[in-house]
Amino acid sequence: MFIFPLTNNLARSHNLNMFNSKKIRPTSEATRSLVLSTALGMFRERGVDAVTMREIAKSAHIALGAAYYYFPSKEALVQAYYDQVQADHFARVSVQFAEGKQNLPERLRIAFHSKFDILKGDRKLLGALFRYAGEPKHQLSVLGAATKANRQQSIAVFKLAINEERLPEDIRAVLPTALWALSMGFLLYFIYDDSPQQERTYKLIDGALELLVRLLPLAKSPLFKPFRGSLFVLLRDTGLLAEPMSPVPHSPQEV
Amino acid sequence: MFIFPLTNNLARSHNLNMFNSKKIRPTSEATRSLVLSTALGMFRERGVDAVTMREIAKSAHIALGAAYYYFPSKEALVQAYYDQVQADHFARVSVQFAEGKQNLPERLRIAFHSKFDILKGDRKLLGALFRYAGEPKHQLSVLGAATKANRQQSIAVFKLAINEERLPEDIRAVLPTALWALSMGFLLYFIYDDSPQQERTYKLIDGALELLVRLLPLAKSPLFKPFRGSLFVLLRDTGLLAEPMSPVPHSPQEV
DNA sequence: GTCTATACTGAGATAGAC
DNA sequence: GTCTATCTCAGTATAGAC
Repeated sequence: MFIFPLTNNLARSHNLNMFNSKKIRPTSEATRSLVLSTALGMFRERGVDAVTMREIAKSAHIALGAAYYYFPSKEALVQAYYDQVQADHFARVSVQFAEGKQNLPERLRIAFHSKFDILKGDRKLLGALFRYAGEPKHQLSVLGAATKANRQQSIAVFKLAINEERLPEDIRAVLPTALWALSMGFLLYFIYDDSPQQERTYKLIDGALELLVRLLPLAKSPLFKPFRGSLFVLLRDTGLLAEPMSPVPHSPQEV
Repeated sequence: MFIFPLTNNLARSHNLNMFNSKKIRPTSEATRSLVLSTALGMFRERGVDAVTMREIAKSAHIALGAAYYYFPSKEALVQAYYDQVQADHFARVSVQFAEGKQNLPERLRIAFHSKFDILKGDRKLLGALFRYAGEPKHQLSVLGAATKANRQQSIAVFKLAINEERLPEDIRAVLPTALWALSMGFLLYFIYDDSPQQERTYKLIDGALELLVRLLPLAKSPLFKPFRGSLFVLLRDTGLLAEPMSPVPHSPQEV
């Protein structure tokens, strides 16, 4: 189900190198992976809040302090999970886009579906992702400065999706971030979606994408040029163009 | 600045009724208000996380147990604050709408501006509001079942705003919830907006509303009827029409 | 039902020894 | 890097005053 490059328990016993090194203890990376995979397994089963750091440590056969050595907080574990999700997402999408010449609807469908295919079964995990969404200064705010790189990678997937498409420059500049915002909305819906296999989320995605694709030619038409102009200026001046919730750019023209 | 019906410290000493009742202790409601206003004052100054329940109790000259008697958690205090904000918002808007015959742009402007006028200065408080946004079951989730009444009241303001407007039924059904969702987006932007007096948030609001008002006639035109139809069906089938993140309605037709 | 006083539990997080 | 001991604080419990 998951293709994360997680080092699992087994890796510990494979850590003796062939030159008979003195190192019997697992390497740092292996311990980190062990903590992470142990935690995620428990989170998936029981939810983030129900699992304590002490239980994670005990289950991974390490001390509490060791767990905190790698992950400064419980939410950091969730963040690390989401980092992996995004790396996986980008990889999957890249592979599929490289394969064939899909048209825009297909590429959008791939971009969105593959994301939620990865997330499937992890709804209990994802709630914690939004915990600090309302706190700009927090390290783990989904919208904060500290997670900017993460966000850029997520947006990059949508850049790939529309890359081949013939689009006016302003739409090209806005669309990836807009699609990212849309995907965050879908993610929230997904978390709240208790239909079997989250089929309602897929219905929402497909319906929204179909509308988008139908509306796009209209948006491109000259009739809408003035609207696009106003929208573009607004997004630029409020800093929403580059970054969803960016700090103030000192001069609006720079953006 | 705030017109909340908060009973403040002074109320305690006014609690002797004129028939020389034995009651010298403050009434229940007064204590509740005391706890709340004390907490909010501290939250505004230092942020929610930096203030402990024990400090709140001490500052209000009350035992810890008394604080918990009225508010089961620290976040519940924030929730109570937001309840007041919404009551205040509804009241202000009602008064202004009753006064004159504003047109739609004016009414929308009033609805949105007055909300953020109320919130001004409380950005540190609002972050905690989103803390459980990703946890459907949580009592204090902004999108959860437990806060539905709250949400309905918030949406009611936007119903008032578009009430007088001549609109197709489908748009009338969708618009209040859509405006509420928009306002939540503005709220997030507001929290992240460190421009002086949050002028960028107002710029965003005014720009977005201007676009909306310009687009509305287009959306009403027959050209867009099929799009509106698809959108309406989609929102209905995904339960987004009535409630932003509702639980599954057992039959889609009921919604 | 409203409130005080105090003690206790659980868990996130940290310090410092090794 | 890893462990043990410790800290802090939210939240609970309890027993009793009025």
